[in-house]
Amino acid sequence: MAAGVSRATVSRVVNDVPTVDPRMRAAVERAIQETGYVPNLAARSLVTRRTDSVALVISEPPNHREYAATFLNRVFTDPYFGRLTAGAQEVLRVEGIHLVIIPADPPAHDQVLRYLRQGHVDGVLLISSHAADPFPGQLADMGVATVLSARPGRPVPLSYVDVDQPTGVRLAAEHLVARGRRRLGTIAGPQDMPAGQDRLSVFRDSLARQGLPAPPVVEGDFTRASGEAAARALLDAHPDLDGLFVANDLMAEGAVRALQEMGREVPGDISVVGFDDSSAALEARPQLTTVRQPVEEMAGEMARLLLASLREPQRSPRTVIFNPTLVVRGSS
Amino acid sequence: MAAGVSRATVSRVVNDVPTVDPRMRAAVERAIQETGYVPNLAARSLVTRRTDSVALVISEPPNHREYAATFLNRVFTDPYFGRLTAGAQEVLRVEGIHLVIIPADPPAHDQVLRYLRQGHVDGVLLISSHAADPFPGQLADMGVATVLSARPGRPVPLSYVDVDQPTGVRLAAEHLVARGRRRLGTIAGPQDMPAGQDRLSVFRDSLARQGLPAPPVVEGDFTRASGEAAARALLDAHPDLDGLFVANDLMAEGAVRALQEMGREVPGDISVVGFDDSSAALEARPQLTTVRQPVEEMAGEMARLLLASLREPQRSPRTVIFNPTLVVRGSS
DNA sequence: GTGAAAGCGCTAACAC
DNA sequence: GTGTTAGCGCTTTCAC
Repeated sequence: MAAGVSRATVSRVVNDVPTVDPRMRAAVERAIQETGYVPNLAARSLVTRRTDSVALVISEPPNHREYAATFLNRVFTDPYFGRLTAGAQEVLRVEGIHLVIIPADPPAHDQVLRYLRQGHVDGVLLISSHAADPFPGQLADMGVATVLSARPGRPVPLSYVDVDQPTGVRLAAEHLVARGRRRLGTIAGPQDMPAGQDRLSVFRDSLARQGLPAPPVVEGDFTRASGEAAARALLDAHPDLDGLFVANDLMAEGAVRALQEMGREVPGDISVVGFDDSSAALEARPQLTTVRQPVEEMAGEMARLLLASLREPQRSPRTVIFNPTLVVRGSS
Repeated sequence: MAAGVSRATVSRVVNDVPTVDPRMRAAVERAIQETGYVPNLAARSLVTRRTDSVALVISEPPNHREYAATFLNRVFTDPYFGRLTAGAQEVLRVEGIHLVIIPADPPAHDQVLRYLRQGHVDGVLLISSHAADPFPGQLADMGVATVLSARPGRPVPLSYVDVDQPTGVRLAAEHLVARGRRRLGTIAGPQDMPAGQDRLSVFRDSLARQGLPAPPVVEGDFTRASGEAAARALLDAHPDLDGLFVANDLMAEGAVRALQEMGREVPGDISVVGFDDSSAALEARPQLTTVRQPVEEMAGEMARLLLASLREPQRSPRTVIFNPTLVVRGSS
């Protein structure tokens, strides 16, 4: 071509095939520089059947429940997704794999499904938190390589990563009790999400096992505003509560704020323990005691699982569970 | 093929070409159903030279400044990006164009550039807020169809959308004065961003024009935490301030919180006006008086400008400026 | 180590 | 209205 060599040689140079004469390689590289040549991705992936990119899809199923904030506002307001992205990026980057983020709320569902199926990406990291979300099953049926960010609501033949929820919740419950709190309540996550369900049921069990009464519960939607409202409702109905387990940090931050506005001292009058250890835990005043999920590592593992299944398509799905830890700060 | 028709007819059916016998169309569609046929994107876009997808790239240039939070944490914590995405989605969706979101912090820059240039997407909506960001210029040089979300720091032959910053700032300044405030201060945005610069310089001018003294200034980085710290610094140095203009709502929310912790009543002792009218304005207590940017509409316009330049590649760059409005709430 | 040639799966121009 | 055919730009055997 421009460097006086064949199309095949150019291809070898571009793809770093070792068996190329160094001088020829140099000549080709210079020609590429000068002509501003850019390989055509479509042509390449037509033959290689790879795109070297994967999607991080954040799925929201058709609403069973009402949300105060829109889907995209929730996504771009919850530090959880940033941590997930960061963790995945880090391992994909070194492999030269591109990551694209695709929000998939109900009106976009079909379009996103088409996008993924068409082969724009080699695989998908799927954040799907609702038990009834059909997305994981659909991707599995279509044979799209997929790894989930948490135990799916219904069994699906896909790999997933999760935190050991029961252990995390127990850490929180035992900590509250160790602090001398006995009149405990909880702000639960949405009960149509496995994470929301687990954190509530295990908390109840933990208290029962320690001989404490069943806690009053108000359900939130994992947003700061819902945590605020829930804390108000809880304390209005049970003014004597002295400890609160909140299913995520964003709601816990809102709860602390509401408690203070109601004239309660945190942790003087009432202890609050959150879940996640997200940046919201550090923004709260006082900063939150919380159950830490190693989200970045979990996302990294998702990426690794996906890469492995890309390399070995027949590989059977696996599950990787991470250990949570308790981070004690000012709110308890 | 499976339906006993030619490859070309299948293509016509799949692409909704009108000149196909309805019976034949039905037969083909049935066969597609049964065989689970999925068109190969790479092959299609090799010939059409389109991918029917565009990228929303959020760029962060090499750091001049220190940030307390990581790039991805800032992105997934600032409601601004959610509104932008929502606005763009809405117009792209009806055109059948896919939107993928790509965060591009400095370590990812080259990789993202490669991604965009390879033709994974037909064009890009670029969020680049730093004056020194080389990204817009690079994309322009590479001939990648691009629309910017704000006036670029250096002139670049690309279309962009912006809000009329001076008008917005004046609305805020005049409102504070109309409220009887005379001892005004401001929390500015980063001074390496055009938006940060404009909002500060115009605020200064406005006060000067009204015969008020130059306001004390502390610079933040558009995060809630920085707004909090800035308010503390400002009030420590100037305890008599009775009005604050804050360059975005997130910082204003933090500022209000700090003021209250310092024992100031908002708006009793001091009025606060934000900028954006994001969800943060509604989360603050009291809710924020703020300058509203029609971000969703602006993003929609970005998408429209991009689609137009895709259809007509020679089209010259244009600029669309939106009008801000003042939304009066409890904080003033 | 390098070139020639086949072919990836599709669309579009052209005959029929 | 439908089939035939010629590429789109790359990678990859296969000779040399």
